[in-house]
Amino acid sequence: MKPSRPNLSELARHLGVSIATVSNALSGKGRLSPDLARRIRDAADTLGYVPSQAGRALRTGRSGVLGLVLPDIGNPLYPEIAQEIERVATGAGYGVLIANSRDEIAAQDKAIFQLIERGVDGIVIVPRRGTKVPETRCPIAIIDTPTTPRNTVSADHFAGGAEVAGHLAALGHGRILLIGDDPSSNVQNARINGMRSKLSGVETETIWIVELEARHGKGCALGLADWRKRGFTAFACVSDPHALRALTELQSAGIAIPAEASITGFDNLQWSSFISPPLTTVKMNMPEIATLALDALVEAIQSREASDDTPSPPVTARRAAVPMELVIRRSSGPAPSAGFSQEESPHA
Amino acid sequence: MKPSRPNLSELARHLGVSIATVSNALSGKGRLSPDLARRIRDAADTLGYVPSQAGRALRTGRSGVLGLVLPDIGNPLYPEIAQEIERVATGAGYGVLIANSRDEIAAQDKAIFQLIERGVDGIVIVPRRGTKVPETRCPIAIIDTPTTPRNTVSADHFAGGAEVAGHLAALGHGRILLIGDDPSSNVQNARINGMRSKLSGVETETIWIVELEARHGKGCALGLADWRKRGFTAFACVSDPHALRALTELQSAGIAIPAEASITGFDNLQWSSFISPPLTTVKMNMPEIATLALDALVEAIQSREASDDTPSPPVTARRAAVPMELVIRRSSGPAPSAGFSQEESPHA
DNA sequence: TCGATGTGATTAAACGTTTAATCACATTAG
DNA sequence: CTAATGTGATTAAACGTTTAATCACATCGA
Repeated sequence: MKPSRPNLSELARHLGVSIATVSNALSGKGRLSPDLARRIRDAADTLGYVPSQAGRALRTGRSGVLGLVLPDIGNPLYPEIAQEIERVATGAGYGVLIANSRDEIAAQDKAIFQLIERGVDGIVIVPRRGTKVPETRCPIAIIDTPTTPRNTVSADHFAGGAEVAGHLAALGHGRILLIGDDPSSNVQNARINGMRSKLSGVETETIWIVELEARHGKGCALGLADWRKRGFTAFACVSDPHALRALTELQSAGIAIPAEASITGFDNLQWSSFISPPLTTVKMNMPEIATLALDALVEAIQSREASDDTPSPPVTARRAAVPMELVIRRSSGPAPSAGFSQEESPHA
Repeated sequence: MKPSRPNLSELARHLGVSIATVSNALSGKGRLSPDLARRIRDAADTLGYVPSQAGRALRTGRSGVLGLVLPDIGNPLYPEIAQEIERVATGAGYGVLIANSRDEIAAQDKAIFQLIERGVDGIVIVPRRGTKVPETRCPIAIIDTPTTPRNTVSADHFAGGAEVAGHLAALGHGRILLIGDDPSSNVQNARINGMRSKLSGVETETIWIVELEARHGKGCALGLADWRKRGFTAFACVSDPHALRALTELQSAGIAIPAEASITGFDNLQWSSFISPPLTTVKMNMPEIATLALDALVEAIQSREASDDTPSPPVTARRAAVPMELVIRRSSGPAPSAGFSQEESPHA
């Protein structure tokens, strides 16, 4: 009638030993005879003992919970991050408390402090583009770009950009349009700069979607058919959704992909392999990034004195930049032959 | 040198009153003089007092944390759910602990019990298609379909299906292909059945993508151009990603959308309004669903005796089915005129 | 004046865990 | 035989909060 949840003292009473002995047996810390230890562990199993997080947290000052701050959970990129963080954290015995900074400037800091008030032991944050992460006594792992000030670990966006650009250059594209969304994003700039680094012999232009939309309204056409007429045969986008936007815009203008134009994206979102043609993209190694970030964070947590009141030093991982992988699919192909695109080439 | 975090006793000592008085002043529960109460609250503010969740949880048996179980955080639909749940929960003073059932059968139950071990006060779950949610003493709000056994609240998928089907029928489409992914999904079946309910005078066929892929491999072509040749002019998909797959497949086969074929989806994912043509889709009212689910869950939590050991009764919301909204964009249009599609019509 | 009632605050216990300090006892060295 | 050492277990305090029970004191009716 009341087997709801046995606690240490109930276990101890049931076995006729002291509470401390039971605690020691289960944690393997104190000194006690091997056979009593086994008996205690067995009893704990059969009685279904599960330690109270609250009691433990109160005593140890550690909650066993990490916070995860994402700029916008609705953004299709972040779920994959969340998924991997959750997986690795669970494996390390931590729970994950989520917080959404809703892409607002103030909300990010508020989210951080709310998590701290809830007693998280550490925080993983993917910062809103270009914002500063406050210094706190709670260790914070930052996932942004390798050049971001207190960055812990991130994908090597620059190298990823270089790789996809090299791919397009090797296909013979002589005019390439780089399509970004927001120039204030560290990640997007790294990707664009990486692409440019491999396109010294190629004519490139860059457009930023937020600027276009500021002039022509949200969801406006990007005018890619015009760029195609001016001889741009490859459209390298900074993220898969933008690549999708470019791809459908060109397709519905009657331009065949990849015969007449190549398109590439970033992030390898779930649907990118199911569309027609499947999208060439650059993939982050999220499992690796999550592992590195959490390893570093957990170490920072453990090496911290509970009474320490100074701000936590930056959390640094064994490796700061994780290589990205180019995934070549059918949305990118050889540049149209000169004869084919002859009359479309610019007069300049 | 040690203002790290004042607690109740430090506050009490600083003010020269007892701990209980401080606690009462901050919670507004006991009896005490209004002016002392104010003095205490002021001091708490200026000293930056923040209550220890651990201490409170230990004493009250309530953690102030809810669990959220999602079948697959990587799925582009769930983030919007997570976002709204997090928003409403935060507003109600709860934190949200995430758990991923990774779309595996066993993982869902494991995730639930892990959350319970972590001491969550309640759980919101979006069940994996067709699975049973275990009965526990911890209240669980279920978001699936109105006909799912212990469902708390959900979108009215059936009515949504009816609406989009009515839209296509009104446009004059006489042959409509319904495209689902997995016939074991409650949600998808409700949407398909809803669509069929409005298409009694229309010829319909249904294909399930998992069955196609079981035969032809993941990411295989859906063969929609063939269906178009057989006179099917509208393709009603059970979710936006499938609509995207259909749209790009038809476009790259040279079929113009919406002139020669109409396409509709479900869920109004972020990119659905940015592609060309923008996608006609059916949108859930996630803010409303999250609010109803959490209101019901919080009430179930509060009406529960801590010592109660019986399984929690089903959590029911004020309203079980929340209407969906048809969002008409340019991917759906009038059925092609008979003259236009004449030679393509079937010989039967 | 005495008991009854009310007000404003305090005392003390309890939640479940961890862990330093201690203890009882046996074994061994000197 | 005594003291030192070691072993295996216990005692007790502490983490920070909530809350029932209690207390000191004043007010009031009779």
